[in-house]
Amino acid sequence: MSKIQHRNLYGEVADRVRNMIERGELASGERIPERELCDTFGVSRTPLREALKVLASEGLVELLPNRGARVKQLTYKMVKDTYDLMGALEGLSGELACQRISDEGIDAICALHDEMLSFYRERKAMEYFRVNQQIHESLLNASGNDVLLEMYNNLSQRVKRVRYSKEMSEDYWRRAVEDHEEMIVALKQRDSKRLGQILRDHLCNKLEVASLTDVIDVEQKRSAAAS
Amino acid sequence: MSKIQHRNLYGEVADRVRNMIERGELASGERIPERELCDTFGVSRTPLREALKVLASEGLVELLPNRGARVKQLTYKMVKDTYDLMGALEGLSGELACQRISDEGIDAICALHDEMLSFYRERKAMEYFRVNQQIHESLLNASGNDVLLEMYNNLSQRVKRVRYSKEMSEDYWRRAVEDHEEMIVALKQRDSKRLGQILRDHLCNKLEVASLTDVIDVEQKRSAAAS
DNA sequence: CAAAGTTATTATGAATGCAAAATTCTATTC
DNA sequence: GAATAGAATTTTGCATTCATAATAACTTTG
Repeated sequence: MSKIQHRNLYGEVADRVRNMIERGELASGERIPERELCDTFGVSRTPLREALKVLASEGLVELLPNRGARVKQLTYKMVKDTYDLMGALEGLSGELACQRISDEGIDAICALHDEMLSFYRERKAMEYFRVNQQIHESLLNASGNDVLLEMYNNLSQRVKRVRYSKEMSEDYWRRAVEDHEEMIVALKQRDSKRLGQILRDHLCNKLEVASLTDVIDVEQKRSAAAS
Repeated sequence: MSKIQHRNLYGEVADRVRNMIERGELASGERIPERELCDTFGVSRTPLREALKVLASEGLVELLPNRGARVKQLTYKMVKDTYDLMGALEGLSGELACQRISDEGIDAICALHDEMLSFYRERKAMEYFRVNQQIHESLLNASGNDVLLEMYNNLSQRVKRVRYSKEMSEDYWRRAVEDHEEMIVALKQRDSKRLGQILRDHLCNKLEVASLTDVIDVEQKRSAAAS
């Protein structure tokens, strides 16, 4: 399912700006200089402004009338709210996946799970994360709910830029793995209610945010000083 | 909390087009004639095109490269998916509301509930719907999760145009009211898990869709014939 | 008369232009 | 020297223009 290459300029520009925000090349709260970006992209203002409007409706950018665009500030509350929401969506994905996933799909996720476990035992955090994410994505896809997928991707995009700086305690990690063990059991039994419950309460959605407090505070201070 | 009047033309236009889609003045799948709409609104193409891009990212409109904008077709599956999602969001709103709502807030919802009950007894469907909606909105607001509210409103907007043609069976209505009775009990006890569960399973999210099958089929046939 | 090719028309995508608002810079006053 | 008023500059919002792609109309040909 490769994406249709949009040859539309505004779509291309939107992607680029999304990436810049994600990587922090445009910092939170920072003004987005229209003219300047146009020059770097080599496009006129029209497609850039269209892109900014789209990004605003995606929640990445804020448009102040007659005062230009800013990268939307991520407050602690906003990130927390987003994670709560993503938890609910993952819960739904689990419920639906239980009902719709094929036996082969379950096998595939079990394989990913085993892979993740071995990375856990070897304390390979990066690899663990990658596979962990794959598992959650697999459930999302198996849910067969396209609107759900779209919403989840949007929410995920909004908080991507803070996710990098995550620190993980040993205790948190252990409990996350325990959650995953339970998830696999529920999935094999196709116990949708149970899998939904586990995913909604899954540690990722709760503790991860707690560890971000200072990161976001720092970010806010920096941009406050800049203004 | 009155909305800030955006003096931006594109925002105004987006609102107008949203309304037109909601009311069916622009039918599902229908081409959106740029020039024509510009004339009726008395604006140039720039703000209209900006608005269309926003509406596309809201999922109301589809933009085909070099082939203009169309009102997004609502398939049965899409509406079903959306309702499933809204159910999950309402569930979360209930969980959060239980934790955050004030005692006065609970009283207010109980009052709405009683009002709704009396409309049910008198079989006043329109009034029942209005109050019913108020209850769910109250929970959404009491959740204190702004991102949740934003997402819910977006989803709700997407399916608004089919909601009107809802037919309600006596049996469905009775069970919906029973759900609401249970909701009130859970809310008073601040039993967040329970309220969440009820809301997720609430009939509105499931049966309402079933009764829409033919409506959407008709709509699809009509627009298929037009194309 | 139907089908395919060609031209004419229209619609879309993007750049440019222009007026109004906002910001910055300068100068004047206390 | 700080504060305010005013001019100059920049930025924003929208309209207009222009090139290109898509569609419709019209031939032409089998």
